[in-house]
Amino acid sequence: MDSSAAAAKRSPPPTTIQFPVSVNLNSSSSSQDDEQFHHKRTVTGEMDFFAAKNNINDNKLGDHHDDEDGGGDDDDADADIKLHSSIDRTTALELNVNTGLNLLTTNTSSDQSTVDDGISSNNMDDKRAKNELAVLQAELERMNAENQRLREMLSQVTSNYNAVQMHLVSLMQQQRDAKAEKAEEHDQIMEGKLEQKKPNGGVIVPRQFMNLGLAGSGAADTDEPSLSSSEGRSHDRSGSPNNNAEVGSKEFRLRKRGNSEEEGRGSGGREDSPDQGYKVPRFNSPKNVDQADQATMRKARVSVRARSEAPMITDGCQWRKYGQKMAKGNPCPRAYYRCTMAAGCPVRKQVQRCAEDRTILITTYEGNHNHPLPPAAMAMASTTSSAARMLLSGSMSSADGLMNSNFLTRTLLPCSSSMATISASAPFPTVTLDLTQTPNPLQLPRPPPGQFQVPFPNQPHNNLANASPASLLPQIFGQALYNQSKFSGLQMSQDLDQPSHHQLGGQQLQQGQQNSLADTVTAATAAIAADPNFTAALAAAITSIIGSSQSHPTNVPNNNATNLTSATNSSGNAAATTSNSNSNGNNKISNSSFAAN
DNA sequence: CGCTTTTGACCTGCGC
DNA sequence: GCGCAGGTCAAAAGCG
Repeated sequence: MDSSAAAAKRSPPPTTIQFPVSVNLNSSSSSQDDEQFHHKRTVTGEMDFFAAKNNINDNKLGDHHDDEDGGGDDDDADADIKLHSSIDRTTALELNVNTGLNLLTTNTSSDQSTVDDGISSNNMDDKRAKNELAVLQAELERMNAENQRLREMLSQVTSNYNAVQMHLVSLMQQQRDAKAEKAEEHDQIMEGKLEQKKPNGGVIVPRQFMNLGLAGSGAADTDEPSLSSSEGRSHDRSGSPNNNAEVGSKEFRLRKRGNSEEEGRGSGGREDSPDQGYKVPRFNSPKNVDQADQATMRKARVSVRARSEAPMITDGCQWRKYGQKMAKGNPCPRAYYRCTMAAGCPVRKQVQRCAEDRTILITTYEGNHNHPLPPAAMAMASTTSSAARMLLSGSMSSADGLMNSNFLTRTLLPCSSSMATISASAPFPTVTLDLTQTPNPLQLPRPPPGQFQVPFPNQPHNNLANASPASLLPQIFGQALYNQSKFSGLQMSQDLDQPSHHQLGGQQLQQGQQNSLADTVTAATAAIAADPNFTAALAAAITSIIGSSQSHPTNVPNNNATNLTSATNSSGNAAATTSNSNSNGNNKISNSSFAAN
């Protein structure tokens, strides 16, 4: 080695032509050399020699440097250290190294050189291999360190982003709140009811952003039926509580029946939440929410009020009626349905007509589907699931809950006469989506204690056209919620899948998601409100929704169209809430809708 | 014949 | 403890 190097120093350039030969001998593994030799025969030959082994000049230099040192440092570690520690030296030696190569080629001019190379090549290869290994290891370590650093930076940036986003959303919510309050104040003034709603002087609090977790407590729970008080609540304001068929209110007191359905013919609705599920008492305590989240999820209800002559709104699911009962305060019977799309699906719904306005159909959903759903059903299911989840999150007496509830309230803010009511009173909280265009503003006076009122966009009447819009708007709503939930799940790295049968665990709505949801819902509602042609508007709305969610290939528009047309088949017997024929027809309609999908 | 609805009875929780 | 009301069961009836 030393001799060859020395010889290399002595010999001048002319031998460059022969260099390739020596290269081939020394580095038999360098296949690239051949190609590159074709391109550059002289200088590149030198470069290629190392380039074939290592792309880093420093490394090459180091290798050579080691070789030139004459094996005084055979250790790989030493070589590695040299690579990094003696950069200056190597750079200084760079020219020498090159010359050495040239000299090497000079040696190769003779046959002896090949012998020398053959002898030293083994050592050199070993050393080089070791050096390269060490170099690669060092490089790997360096990369790892850098990767970790970047990761830390990313996490920091993410946290900062979240913080900023939360702040932004809170500000936006405050803004919307102020606007909503102004709007309602205006309404109240118009109605001459301002005196009722001015607790703190200038600031009107039309919606009582109650603490859902605590709201249920107290007399409000018992006397003030929680929800949909909109229905015939005119006298309510005069003092007398209740009496109407308040579907979402105390009539939904949960009956804990341990044996009720476990044994029940396959469909056993309560399997998912057996006894203890029923025993989940109230939502007063955040602890309860945490501990019995699953059970409470099942308790949370979503009530949809819609004008419809049909006995049932077509929500895309198959339902089987399992009972009918006369409810107190309502001449119209209440029908109980359970989902029959899968055995054991715990989802139930109750259908009842409003006592005051029998054109209003109140459908209350409870539970989450434990099976895949067709797109149309998915929409409603996601509505119930998401709304229920949101409600539960709101039921926590934490700021989070309030925030989420506020979010729900504000995301649907766009002026409207229809409302949604969130009620946490009673054993289980209920979200009521009022899709009726309240003919009488008196019906929606002020939310009873413990309720949110969420304005819904105006919606065309469809008294005779079944409840299609009634079932459609919730779909939009649910779609958006579904998206939100999905996002939430994504961000939280929790299970998300189908909201219909999974607890999304999205207790806390990410503010960013809230933003997106708000935008989505706003766009959807705006589209609907703007276009009298509901179908077209619906398509636009859903397009906007789908556009924001890549995972929902729903053909809701088609389905909606199907619902719109087919649902009209049912004999719209408003008085007889659940006649056999009616329900039958409805189920079939649902089925056909699925088939169409 | 199979499925669904009807409907009275039963169960359970809650309030008094 | 009793009554009330909500919720469910299951046999019977209806329907295609």
